[in-house]
Amino acid sequence: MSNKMFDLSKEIGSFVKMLPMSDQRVINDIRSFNRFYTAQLGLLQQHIFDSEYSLTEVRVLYEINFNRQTTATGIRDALQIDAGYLSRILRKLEKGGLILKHPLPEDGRSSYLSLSDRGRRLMTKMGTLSDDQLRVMMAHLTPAAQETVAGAMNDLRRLLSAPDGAATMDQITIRTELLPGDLGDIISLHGKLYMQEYRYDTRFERYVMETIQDFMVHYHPARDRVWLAVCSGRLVGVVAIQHRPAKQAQLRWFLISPDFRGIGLGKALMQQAMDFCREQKFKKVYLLTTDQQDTAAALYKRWGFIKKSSVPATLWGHELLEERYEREMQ
Amino acid sequence: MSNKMFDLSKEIGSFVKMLPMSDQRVINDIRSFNRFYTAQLGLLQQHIFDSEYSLTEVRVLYEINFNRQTTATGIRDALQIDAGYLSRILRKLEKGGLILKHPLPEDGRSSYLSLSDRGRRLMTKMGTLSDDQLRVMMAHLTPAAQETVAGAMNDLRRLLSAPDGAATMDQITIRTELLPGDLGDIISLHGKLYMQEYRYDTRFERYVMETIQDFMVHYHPARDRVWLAVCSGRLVGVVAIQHRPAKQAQLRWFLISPDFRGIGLGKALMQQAMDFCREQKFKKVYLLTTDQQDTAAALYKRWGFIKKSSVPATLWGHELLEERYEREMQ
DNA sequence: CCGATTAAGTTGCTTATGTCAAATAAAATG
DNA sequence: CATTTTATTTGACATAAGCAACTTAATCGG
Repeated sequence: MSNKMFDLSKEIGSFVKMLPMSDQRVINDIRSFNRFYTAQLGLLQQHIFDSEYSLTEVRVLYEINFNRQTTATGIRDALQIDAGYLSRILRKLEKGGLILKHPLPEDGRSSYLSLSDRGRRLMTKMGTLSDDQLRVMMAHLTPAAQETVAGAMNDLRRLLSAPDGAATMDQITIRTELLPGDLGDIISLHGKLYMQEYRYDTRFERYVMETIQDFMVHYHPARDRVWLAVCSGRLVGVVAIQHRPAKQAQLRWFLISPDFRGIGLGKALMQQAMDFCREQKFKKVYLLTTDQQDTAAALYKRWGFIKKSSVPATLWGHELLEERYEREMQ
Repeated sequence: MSNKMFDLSKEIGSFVKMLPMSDQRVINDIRSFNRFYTAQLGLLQQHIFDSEYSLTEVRVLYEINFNRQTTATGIRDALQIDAGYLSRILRKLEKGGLILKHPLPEDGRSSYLSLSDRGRRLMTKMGTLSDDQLRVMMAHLTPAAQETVAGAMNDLRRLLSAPDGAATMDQITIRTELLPGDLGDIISLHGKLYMQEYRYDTRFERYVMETIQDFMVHYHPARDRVWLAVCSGRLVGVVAIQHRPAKQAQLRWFLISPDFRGIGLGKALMQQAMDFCREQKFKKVYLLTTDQQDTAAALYKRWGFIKKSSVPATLWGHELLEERYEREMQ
């Protein structure tokens, strides 16, 4: 495949010096994975493509099927193959009656490409064939292990595809049903993140555990609610509303995993929480935080929360200001 | 590549009917991952191999480097390439001074293959080259995200390489230091597994949380201990010893993730726990369980625990027998 | 509008990659 | 010792892929 457009090797010289060399372990893991998965893909592909079409030809077919209304250039960019080679592949596929060319009215040089009925049939046939192979491959794994496989693959695709490894909202589901494991995951997420970001130790995690206890003891299915943001089986964001005496409510455990920030997840969670508070006709919503969580504070303010108090305290081994924010619900 | 030895397609007919068709989601995830990773590997490989040696030639070199003292047949089996093609590759590599052939004294047809100094140098050069590429690839990811990538890859390799997806002990590390996130993970693991295996609901998870609270309240660094079995960043097994009045101790949270059972992990954990109890000179160790955890019970018995009581109770919404096992420490 | 330039796709030519079948030669078998 | 099997090699061939020159259509700058 031609390779003019994306020459990493030129960037290496300038980039690599900025990178930590300490991560050799990660690099080794990736290398052995790549070697392993090269073989794995080889095994799979042999069987799909004992048809009269080659791997590359099938990849072209996939591309045409996937992107409706693409041109030769689109495919060339997507699959990074030589234009001349592609031209011949397209001619072969057209001769074989798998694809159709629709000349562009606005550009006499290009044609839209689409699958013919026959092409579509071939794709589905190959699809089911390869699905069957994958089923054989997965047959000896427990359902839980299969979930792990799918989750790991989704993680990799997400992290390696976006240039900055950012997730998008459509990879995340938000649910309110509290399933076994969720309580522990909320505690764990807090423990890990606050350690990463504020150097809090296990004492903080214990504190979170106590608040969860408290929440569950007073739990009222209608008046309390937790929103859990989950991406490929992992908890990546939380928020909860806990009812309090006198038509008040407390917002708790608002937290988003760093790799999922800046994509509107915080907004989505907060939106649902606030909507819930309105529905429940809480008069006032409050939350407790510290002066160290400044980015969170900014977000609270944006959502109409106002700092009502700020008292010095020693919490979890840190000297800080314990702050209380409130918001009146019209 | 030739493909006579491993023809999955023949197995498909007989196997596939036994498999659940419901897992189409998993299959789809795998398919899109494969498409994605094919491209990814393509990108990487282009750059490594703009040397005068092809992908396959380099794979052969890897194989020779990796398996010291292999023959042509060994490589042929490992990489599944045509014998004739391989013969030519080997000749080219030998001419290029990268490999050496050492005729076998006991078999005049074959030779052991090994890398020459020059070959070794090339391998390390390509190794560092490809490492640099991987560094560039990972540069824009946060360290946490990089960990996720490595973890996901290790999971995949482990699950897809062993025929039954079984882990081996060397992929697991057991530690006793209690880090932030661990408490939550222990709770979560219990919640998820007991739901999967005994249909316990969140009430059980809350109970576990309370026991963890209790443990932490009375925590004594010398006399209490937790063993955490971790595989690619995920908690897969636990056991703990909690000191009790009168030189007694309680064994708690003994649990192993299903995919990690039957590989000696339970034994390893129990061994460490019992060694600890002996060191601490506890007179008696006890544990509480129910009649439903029968496989665990068998293991307890094997480790010298004896059932001392069995009383009917309603716990976490289930009618069961609450059982107490004890073991005298000589 | 026109010549120059750029972009999309095609074609001829070449090399690299891989396969198949037959040949060779050493080892194992009976 | 004849026969079969195994490991490797060789020859002939086919496919896959890349490069460069070319055609045709669009665009751009005056």
